[in-house]
Amino acid sequence: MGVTKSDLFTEAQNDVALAAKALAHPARIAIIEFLLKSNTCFNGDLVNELGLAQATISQHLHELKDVGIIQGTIEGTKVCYCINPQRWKEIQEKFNGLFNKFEDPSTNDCC
Amino acid sequence: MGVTKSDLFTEAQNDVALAAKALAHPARIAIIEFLLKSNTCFNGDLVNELGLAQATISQHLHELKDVGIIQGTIEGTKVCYCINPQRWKEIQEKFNGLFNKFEDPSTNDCC
DNA sequence: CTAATCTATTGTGATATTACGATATAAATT
DNA sequence: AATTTATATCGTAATATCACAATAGATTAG
Repeated sequence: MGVTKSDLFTEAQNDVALAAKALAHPARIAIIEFLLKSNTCFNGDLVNELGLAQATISQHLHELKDVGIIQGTIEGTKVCYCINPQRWKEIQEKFNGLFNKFEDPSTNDCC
Repeated sequence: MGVTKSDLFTEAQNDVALAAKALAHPARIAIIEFLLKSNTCFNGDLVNELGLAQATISQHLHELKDVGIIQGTIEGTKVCYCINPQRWKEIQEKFNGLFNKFEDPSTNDCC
């Protein structure tokens, strides 16, 4: 097999998992942090910054774009990338929705 | 290759990415949500709840345990699992640290 | 128009993930 | 002691991910 059985889960569960998957690589975390700091960047900036091959960076950017975390617009021969604010907040809220479900059980009925 | 170059990134970046990876599957989200609701559960409960094979659930539980999100204690022939509150909060804060770095650029210097 | 520059895509090899049946392990029951 | 019950581990097949060289595509510079 090797393929996730998405039909067994709710849309919300699949959605959070997809967002998490986008964040599940240190290079993509580094790209996002760079963007959060610099607002915008080009592929080439990241190649210098991260030390990965150009094709590899391009691949990671593609994955981030796929889930909507970043967007890119052509600027001459370059492509300018930035965070998509709406999507970023949306994902933040989804994670918060998950994390905030936790209530410290005053009665220690944990194992 | 096919292996992440962890040495290129900071410990913090690798750490968040690892936590995200643990959340990057809908079955593991479902397991966590089940635990957040029920406080504790057995492997068998999840097999009924999720409709995945026993071995598959066990594998997912192992991954969640590896990153410290859950813990399990033996109870006779069963194993009782629950969220690790400290680790859960720690991961929440790491995600918040990432998400809160974003400031809506009043000057729209995005692309 | 040609060359240079920058990014995306293609192809490929190495490794990781997902899923499950089969089997092993360990405790409780009879 | 033998059986039942519950979980973990092993083995394996299918698929996905990571990384990079090579190449293609598109725009600007000369």
